[in-house]
Amino acid sequence: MDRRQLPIFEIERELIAQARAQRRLIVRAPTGSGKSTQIPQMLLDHGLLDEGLPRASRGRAVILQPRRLPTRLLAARVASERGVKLGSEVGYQIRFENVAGADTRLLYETEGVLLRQMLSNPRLDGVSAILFDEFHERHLYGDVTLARALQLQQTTRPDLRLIVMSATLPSGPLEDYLSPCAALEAEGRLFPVAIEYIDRPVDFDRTPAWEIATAEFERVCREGDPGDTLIFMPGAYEIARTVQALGNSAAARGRIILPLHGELPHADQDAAVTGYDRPKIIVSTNVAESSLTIEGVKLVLDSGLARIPRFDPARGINTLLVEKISRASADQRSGRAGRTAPGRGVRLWTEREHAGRALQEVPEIRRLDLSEVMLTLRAAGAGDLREFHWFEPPEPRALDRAETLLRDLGALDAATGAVTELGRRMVGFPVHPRYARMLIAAESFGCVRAVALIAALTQGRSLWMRKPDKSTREQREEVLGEEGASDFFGLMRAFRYADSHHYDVAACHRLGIHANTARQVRALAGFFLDLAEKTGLKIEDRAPETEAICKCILTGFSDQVARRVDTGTLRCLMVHGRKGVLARESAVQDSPLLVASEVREVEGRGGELSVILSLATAVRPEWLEELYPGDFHEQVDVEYDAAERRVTAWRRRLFRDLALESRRVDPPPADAAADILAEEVIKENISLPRWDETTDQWIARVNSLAAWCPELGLAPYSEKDRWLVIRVICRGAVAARDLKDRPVTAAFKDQMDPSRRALVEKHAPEKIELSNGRRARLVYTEGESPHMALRIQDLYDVSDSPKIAKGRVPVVVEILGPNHRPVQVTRDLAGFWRDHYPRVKKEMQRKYPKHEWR
DNA sequence: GAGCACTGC
Repeated sequence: MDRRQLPIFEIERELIAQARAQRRLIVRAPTGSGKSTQIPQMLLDHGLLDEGLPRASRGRAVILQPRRLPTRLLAARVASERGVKLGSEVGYQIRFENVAGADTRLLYETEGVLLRQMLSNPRLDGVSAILFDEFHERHLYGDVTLARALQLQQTTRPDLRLIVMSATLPSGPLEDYLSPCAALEAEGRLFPVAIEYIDRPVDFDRTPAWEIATAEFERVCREGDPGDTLIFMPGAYEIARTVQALGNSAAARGRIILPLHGELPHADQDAAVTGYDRPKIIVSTNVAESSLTIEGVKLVLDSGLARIPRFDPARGINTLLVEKISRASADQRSGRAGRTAPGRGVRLWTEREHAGRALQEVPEIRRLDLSEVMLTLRAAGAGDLREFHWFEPPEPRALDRAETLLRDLGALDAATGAVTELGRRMVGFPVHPRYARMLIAAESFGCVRAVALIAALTQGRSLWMRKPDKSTREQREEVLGEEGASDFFGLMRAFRYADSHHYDVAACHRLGIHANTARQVRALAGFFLDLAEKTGLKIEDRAPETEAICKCILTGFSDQVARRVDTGTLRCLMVHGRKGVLARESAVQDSPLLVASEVREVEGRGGELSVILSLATAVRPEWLEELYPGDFHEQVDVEYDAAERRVTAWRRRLFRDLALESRRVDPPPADAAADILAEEVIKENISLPRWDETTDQWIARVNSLAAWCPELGLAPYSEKDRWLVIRVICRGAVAARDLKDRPVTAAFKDQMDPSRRALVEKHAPEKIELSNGRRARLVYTEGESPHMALRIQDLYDVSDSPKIAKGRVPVVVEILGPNHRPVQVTRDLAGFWRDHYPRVKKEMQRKYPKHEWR
């Protein structure tokens, strides 16, 4: 096909005109428009790359790609279109591959490569234009390089041309960001895809996604052959279940069913992408959304779910939870059915729910750990990232978290926040700052070689195949052994095994080792070691001590130190009050103290979340004392043990906020013990057996009298006063049973000074003497008059209600019949005798003739 | 089923 028929040529003239007039350009064009291969050539062929440069000097265009493979493929295609050798006029650069020369005019490279180049060539000399391809994917480095390029354009490089190319990004925000700029659009070469939704919402917790997917596939099949089918699921487990469900379905008979996800060996991934003589069903994760293209797909079935990685800056841990994908992502997925012919997209959610979904995915800059990018940008001279001109600014908390970590690692000055000498050396290593710090520390621990390997082992996928079967596990143990102070040691042994077996796939497979990953680890480890050597780190000749390596790991992750809650459990407490569970497969099973190099929250069955600590290394408390002597302190914690029903005290030694050892202090400190028992009494977890009616009455008497006669200056008991008295009662006690015989009412009385106590006894007495010589008990209730209850016969000769509180408060009399049942309640006894007694007497006399009736 | 998407230097 003549490349001039590509849709992008429809806008060539305008594009060149705008590129001449403007330094910033947006080009929106979908897949298949030819933008990635043709626009760079247009710039070159129209002389735009040399414009404004001195005679005979030549500028180059850098075309940024998010992924390595397409970078190489695009460069190869453009080179062949131009009939030049790859690496001459057209070249590419990705990690470990630099196929470009001084005369390269069109340089395809990954976003991360440019960011590193910004460190060594801060003005980007020689670069006339940067093209940001697939910018809508919003990868971290894409956002970062664009922001930094704009900053350069506004300062030292006003001549730099920036062209942002995207497929689907909505217009508006990007124009505002790049303003002043021009925006152009071109058509794509995709076929229409008919979208269908299910009618009724489905709860995937009750009816799993694989069942719905299978049912929908069967439904589509009833309408005719759907052709090659691509099904999107969030992860490997869901994929396995879907494959299983389809295998049991008659509709899928005669079709090849293939899983596809990143953990699969290369051969299996290739199997999913190749064509067969039979129709196929691919069940895939997000790899098939943009990284891998499967030709000939006619039907896409989309669960609408994906596992999305995030960094939680509040807790400083990574999460990987199943989330609903955005509308843009759903369109991208269904678009996979329209690459070669019109297709069909079936979505396992309702149209109504679709309307409520997010327009775009949250960009990486808003959900990933920023410490590495922060250090690189700061070292490249980008200044304060809070002031940086972001397309979308990162969360302030994420910046804070990154800055804190960099200060803790010593990369930023604790006081000024400037990049330290150590920080500058760390930037030299293209790894997370934790590993960069470890590499530098490794020199003094004499283990640079080992740490270079460790750093390499943590990049990309794990060397271990996931969920090995029993025989694989046994083979592993037999060949590699299982001894381990660190999970890294297991990985290192696996790597050495793979290396000594020349990365033989079968030999590695026997032990459940990814041979290809091991090969990449070797390249990386060698690369890190070269860098270490160039930086001037002394590389040891002898094998390092295990302990040195463990200590070195600790320097990178001292904020992820964890302690077992108890022996025999995997549950751990971490510094900063976090909790987690040690990975079951970890080799560090016996050490009570460990450091986790990976902390990740994942979602289990029924949406249950758990924080898994992996890549663990055993730690001895002495190492912490040696490396962080200032981060220790001791404290005595006094607490109530509900099971023992007693106060216990522990002397604890803490590393930061994590208790490393606890020793019981017996007896516990008396004051604190009394306080805690008193609190438990207030909370009614412990009772005071001798707290009785007289106690409550005493409190009611004092409080009532304080209200009736304020001039006496009595204070009513507040919550706090009671607490104080209870505390006195508890003094010297450590267990609930010590309180059994402690007097309570007396304690309340003793707490009051004698003159006041006498006032209470006088004006709010417990008992009152009546005019007929009898003594009656008074019952006090706060806010009410006191009561007394007496039989009529006991009230003879008491002509009127008695009064207390200096005669201000009449006692309410509950008059009882001979059967002790109330006859009348009155605060006016005189009125009773006069108005009611004659009638009462008549009635009662009949019922109780033997009693005295006056 | 105790639990792991995808990139990139």
